[in-house]
Amino acid sequence: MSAPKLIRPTESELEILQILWTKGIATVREVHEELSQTKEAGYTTTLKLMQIMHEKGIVKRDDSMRTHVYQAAVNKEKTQKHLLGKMIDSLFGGSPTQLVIQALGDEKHKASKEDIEKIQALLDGLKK
Amino acid sequence: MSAPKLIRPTESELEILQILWTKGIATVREVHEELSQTKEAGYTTTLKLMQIMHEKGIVKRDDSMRTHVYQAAVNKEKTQKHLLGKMIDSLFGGSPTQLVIQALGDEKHKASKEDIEKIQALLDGLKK
DNA sequence: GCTGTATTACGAAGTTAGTCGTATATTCGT
DNA sequence: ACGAATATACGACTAACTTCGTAATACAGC
Repeated sequence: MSAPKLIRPTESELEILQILWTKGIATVREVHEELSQTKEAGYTTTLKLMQIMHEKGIVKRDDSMRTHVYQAAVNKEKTQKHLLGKMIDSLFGGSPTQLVIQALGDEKHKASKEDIEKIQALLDGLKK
Repeated sequence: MSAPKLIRPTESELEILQILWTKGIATVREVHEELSQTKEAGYTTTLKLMQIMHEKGIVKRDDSMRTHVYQAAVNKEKTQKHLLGKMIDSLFGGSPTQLVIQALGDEKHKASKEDIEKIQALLDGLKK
């Protein structure tokens, strides 16, 4: 297996992963441009982070060109599930229900009617 | 204001907060005993962590006795919501729906039939 | 070809989290 | 009253994260 055993991206790494998951592949420059829109950081900082992520196996890269091209090496859904599971354990006493209730009650991120119906359909499926 | 402005407990601090939220009040010894059941750590390590949490204002303590008595200084639901919101932003592109779907699909933490019905009732309420 | 620009590599500094050892003080049992 | 056990305080050490400066290298335009 070449995939990393433990998925434990830091906050900064998560920001970069988000961009890579969206773009598919990207250079350091591209990631940095994207990052700069919401964050203040030097170019070499982004570079270093991505190099470290490469060492850790979190991202893959094609360095056959002078300008290296990166892509995520960890699956988005898997990572989400993993971190969510950790949060369920560490914050919600192992109960996903409590987490779901809090998430749906969040005023900052209101669920749309379509979303609600989608979740209801999912629940109906789970009930069996 | 005496309440902490930013709620940013670390992993270890979260474990301790969990115990304090459950117990209401507790000594370092009690927290440590509880912690030892799932984790390997020296007594002074727990002590130090709780002292730092006190400095940060995350916990309150009564030190009128030789054995200090601690309690959480941050609200459980508020903390959950805050960290959940951060996760929604950083991992789910601001969509709580995606998070809920992932959480309900988690094989490790299966929702019971009662839980599902509770969530369904909540969704019906939100729909209006 | 030369010069400036862009890119990677590397190391070092600052910060925070987590761990523990040791010193000191208090309490308790006998 | 004395020794063992228990409590807090405090400093030191390691590891990880983040940041950035500087050097080396490759490339492009003129």
